[in-house]
Amino acid sequence: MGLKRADQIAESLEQLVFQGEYKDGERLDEIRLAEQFSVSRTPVREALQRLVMSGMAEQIPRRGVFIRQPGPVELLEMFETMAELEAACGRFAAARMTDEGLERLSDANRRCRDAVEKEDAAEYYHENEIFHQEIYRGATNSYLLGEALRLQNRLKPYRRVQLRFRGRMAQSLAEHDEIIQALKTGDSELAAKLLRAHVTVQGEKFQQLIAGLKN
Amino acid sequence: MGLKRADQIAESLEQLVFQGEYKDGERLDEIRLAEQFSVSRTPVREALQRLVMSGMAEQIPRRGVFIRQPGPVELLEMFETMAELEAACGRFAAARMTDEGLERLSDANRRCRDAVEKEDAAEYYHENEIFHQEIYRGATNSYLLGEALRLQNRLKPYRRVQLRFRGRMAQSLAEHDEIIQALKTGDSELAAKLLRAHVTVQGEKFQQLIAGLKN
DNA sequence: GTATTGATTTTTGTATACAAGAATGTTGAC
DNA sequence: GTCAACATTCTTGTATACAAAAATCAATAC
Repeated sequence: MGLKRADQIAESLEQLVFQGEYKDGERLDEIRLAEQFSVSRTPVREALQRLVMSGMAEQIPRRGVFIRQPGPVELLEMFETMAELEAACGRFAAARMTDEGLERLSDANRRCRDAVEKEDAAEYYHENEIFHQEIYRGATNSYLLGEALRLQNRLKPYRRVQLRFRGRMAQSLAEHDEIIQALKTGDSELAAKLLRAHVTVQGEKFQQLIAGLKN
Repeated sequence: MGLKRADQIAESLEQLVFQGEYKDGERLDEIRLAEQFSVSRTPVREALQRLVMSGMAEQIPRRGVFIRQPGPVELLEMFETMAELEAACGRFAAARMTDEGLERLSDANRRCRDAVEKEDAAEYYHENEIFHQEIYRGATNSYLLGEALRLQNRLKPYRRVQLRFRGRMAQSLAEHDEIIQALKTGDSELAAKLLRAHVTVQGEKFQQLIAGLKN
């Protein structure tokens, strides 16, 4: 498992962008970053390339790379896409999930419930992530799994914000139960529909998302 | 538009991989490629990074990058995912597509029909691509559009193979008509279902896909 | 004061040099 | 002949050097 220096830098940068360390449109200075990481420009440039590929930054030739924090519209679009990906996963999972997979899903949901009772938002956040990943896995489609994980990771910081709002955790948990039920009975259409609704951002959730953006 | 040398190399490499110039597992030699493109290792390495990011190659640290031609299973998974992405686009497009968009879609389909009558597979292939892209655009979701285009591009070489089989073009065209109808009447569920079925690979199509792989 | 042109400085992109790990080949023991 | 230990060669990853484009600044014209 040999990690290159560039890999670590890429991860660090990703974290920094997620933490909102950089404003939208800000230029990422190769030389400055190289100094900060005590490394030459080469691995920094490699890391920047990745940020660009993953859509977190934009590269303008001969000008540099500029970070792109998604605005409300793009965020909505990403959540909308995530909802469809999850619906797709649910559709397949309902037909393909094994008993073991369903067991792991129920376990994850149990841990979600524990977190809600303890009012531990951080833990709920984490277990909720696992719950959804179990469904991605249940779809039995490595490519779709990868795409779902990728977007889930990208949306991570924004989901975190949302969960802080009152009642979200309890409601989310109730929806989980319905989803598990649909998957257990093998109802593809229902599973897809429930997951789409579960992830879709609209109405009150939309307001919360936008509000979270400004902080 | 300032294209870097590395960008051109990345494109060329992508083309070469698409054309099956490299076998699965083959190592991409930086030095050899640098010589071939009459350039230093630096831009070659940048291009290789992209191949890895786009999933067309795998990087093993300190060992090099090896191209990964998808096998039957992964190909099926990608087509399955494409079907779901198209279904999602169709779902949104049915609700959001403008009259202009519908007009462009009909135009594209007309050109598809012309191609079928001329039995011009290459032209059908091209116009069919545009037809689908019109639907992606109709979804009015830039992020989803980007994802759809990305996977469509990745699957391009395999779709090409499929169209060579007898009757595929005519059947595909008939399905287009149904899809247009669903989009015009704004039936999201039907549009999603039709597009999913249109893109899904199974039964005879599966055999054709596998057969095409071996040549 | 503003704008424009040209010189100067930065910054990106590419080439080359160097360091370290991996692969390969050779020698010697058995 | 097989295997193991070592030396050699190759290849990747990083650092540095250089070229060219862009940004910045200064001087001049108006």
